[in-house]
Amino acid sequence: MPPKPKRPTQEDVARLAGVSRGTVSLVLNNVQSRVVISRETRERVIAAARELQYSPNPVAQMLARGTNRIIGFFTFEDTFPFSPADFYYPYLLGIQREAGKQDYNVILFTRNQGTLSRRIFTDGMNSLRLADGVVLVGNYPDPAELRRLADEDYPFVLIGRCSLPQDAIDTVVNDHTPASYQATQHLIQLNHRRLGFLVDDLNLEHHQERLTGCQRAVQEAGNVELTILNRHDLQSQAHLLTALRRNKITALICGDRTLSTPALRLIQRLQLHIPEDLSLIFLVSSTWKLPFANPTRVSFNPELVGRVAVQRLVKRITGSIDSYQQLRVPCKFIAGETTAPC
Amino acid sequence: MPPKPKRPTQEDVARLAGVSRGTVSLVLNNVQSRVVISRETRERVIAAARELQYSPNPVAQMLARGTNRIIGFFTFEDTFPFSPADFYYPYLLGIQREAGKQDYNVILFTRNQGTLSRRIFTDGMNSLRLADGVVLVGNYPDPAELRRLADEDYPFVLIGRCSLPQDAIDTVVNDHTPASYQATQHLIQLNHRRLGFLVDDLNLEHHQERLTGCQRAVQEAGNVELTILNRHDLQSQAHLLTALRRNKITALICGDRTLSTPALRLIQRLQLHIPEDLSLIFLVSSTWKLPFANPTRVSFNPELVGRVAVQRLVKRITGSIDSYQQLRVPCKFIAGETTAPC
DNA sequence: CTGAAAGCGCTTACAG
DNA sequence: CTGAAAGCGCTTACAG
Repeated sequence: MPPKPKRPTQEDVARLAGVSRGTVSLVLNNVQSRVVISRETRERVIAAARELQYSPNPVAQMLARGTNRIIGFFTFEDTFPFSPADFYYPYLLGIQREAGKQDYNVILFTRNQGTLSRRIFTDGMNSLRLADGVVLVGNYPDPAELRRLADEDYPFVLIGRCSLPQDAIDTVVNDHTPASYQATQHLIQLNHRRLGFLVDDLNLEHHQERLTGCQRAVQEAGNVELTILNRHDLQSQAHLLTALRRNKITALICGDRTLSTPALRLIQRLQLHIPEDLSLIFLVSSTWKLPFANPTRVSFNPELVGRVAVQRLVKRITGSIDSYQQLRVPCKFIAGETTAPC
Repeated sequence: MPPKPKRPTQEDVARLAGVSRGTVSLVLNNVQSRVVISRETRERVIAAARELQYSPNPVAQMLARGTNRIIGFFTFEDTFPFSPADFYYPYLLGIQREAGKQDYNVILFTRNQGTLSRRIFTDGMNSLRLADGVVLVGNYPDPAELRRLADEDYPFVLIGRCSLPQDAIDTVVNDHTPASYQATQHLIQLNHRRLGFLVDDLNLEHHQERLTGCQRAVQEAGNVELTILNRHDLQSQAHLLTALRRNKITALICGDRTLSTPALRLIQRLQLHIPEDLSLIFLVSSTWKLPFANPTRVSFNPELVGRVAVQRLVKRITGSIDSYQQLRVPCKFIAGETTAPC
């Protein structure tokens, strides 16, 4: 028996239609060169293709054309995108939508998992080349890999922060500043004048950004006081109470994810009612874990981040830009039920 | 200036190492043919590749090898997978994981959206050929497209039901029978003896399956009575009350998604307390919309479905099977708080 | 052990 | 208007 019932090729179509392979290509791709092909020939070719149930081999097309119309999606995390599924999925959503709009397919690089930690270069070889370019995701990834990628002139956009200079590669990041600014304005409009800002590690960029947004709103208002609280103020109920009383704080802004749970626990023990006794704003992610149905908060816009990343990547692939930059997608402020007038 | 700083090819590596292109290929792919290549040559080639920052062009490899190690994911729904995001995403999760395990990449066919409704064949051409095979998702898709695909011997597995004979193509479906059986047993153990089963359209396979599972449990028990209620019994509070009273129903099994909301509304108006006055089981999906935190219910296992689909697809691609079948992945029964002892 | 050559299935100037 | 031919960058028998 025959080993494989091979698919018909351009050659077969050409033979059946009685033309050359080049002609088949021109007709089926509807090429509008200066060359004109008679309607009759055209129809003969199309009929032959249909009769043979011919479809072109996209791999051969890609090789000949030198472009694949594929955008890659790669994450540095150990397990592929979806272990913290809810985290990566919304990015993919945006990536996929924008890719479709720009007429690209999307490839998920799932091969070679589990062996080494996820790296782009294995044995020194770029494993991403099937895609015309790639969207990378993961915070503070290996700078060496990024550098090598840039070195090779392989088009990529990183979603997240990295340690390379901002004009060396394209990145898309969540911009926490505007939403933090709005959040603080929201409190001020509610007549709060003494605010606490809860944060521990100001070396983290996004912590710093949140603080900056708040400070800006505070400065604009003029008569508002902002006190920074940190881990030490959460050592005990007494510590927290002292910090709040001493500064007469009526509203607390949580700018550090690791502190939100401990802070909430103490607040509960102190029998403080939210928002009557204290207004609370969460600038942090994963607010769905909070014991409030609708906290006043800030939320990411990962779908938009994904879209922006793809838009940038496509420009890079087509060579229509030559500088690199950090693109900032603003987070959204959402007024909820953990804030009330002072 | 040069148009494009072209990437180094095998040719470049061969020249630098002073060997032929074939040798480069053998070395870099670590081929263990009967041919042995001296360690020295080997190292020379590897060094040359490293120096040039060479990585092979996967497109050329695919063309030469005739296999792509790519699995496709395609959905028949208008917008790509993710409009009803929560619906398709869990399948993709399983697909992606299993693909990685089997050393395949995954491609999302996002091109050519928005123009026509999503079809596999455009202008009679199979748009999926970049993948070695594809996982299709969508209930009751166009049989003509499936038939053509099968006709072409293109490997695919459909997640969902279709109208083609079960031995004509590979499908993976949610099996509702065992979980419905368990759900009914659960009620019987709680001492319920008169059960209502809410369903409208028994022509839908999964409705029928649910009923079958229940009936099986009822028959085994012997002393239990099962009454089927339908849309007519939900016309008004009075209708429902009559149906429940006449049959002395103490537990209601909802086997039809479209009826769950209307039924619940009537139950509320009748001031029936759940589960004290009436036990309730939901065999339907999207139970997260219900006004119960933890309803007694049945849930899909979409990740497993995705995995099973890929496992089957890989076997089909590699040609290690020659028959077609419907694979059934059992749904899970989850005892919650809408059922109580009778 | 190594190299020359054919082949994978297309696209695209180029000559007629 | 059409066809012959080179080229895309690999892999893999096959001859030496």
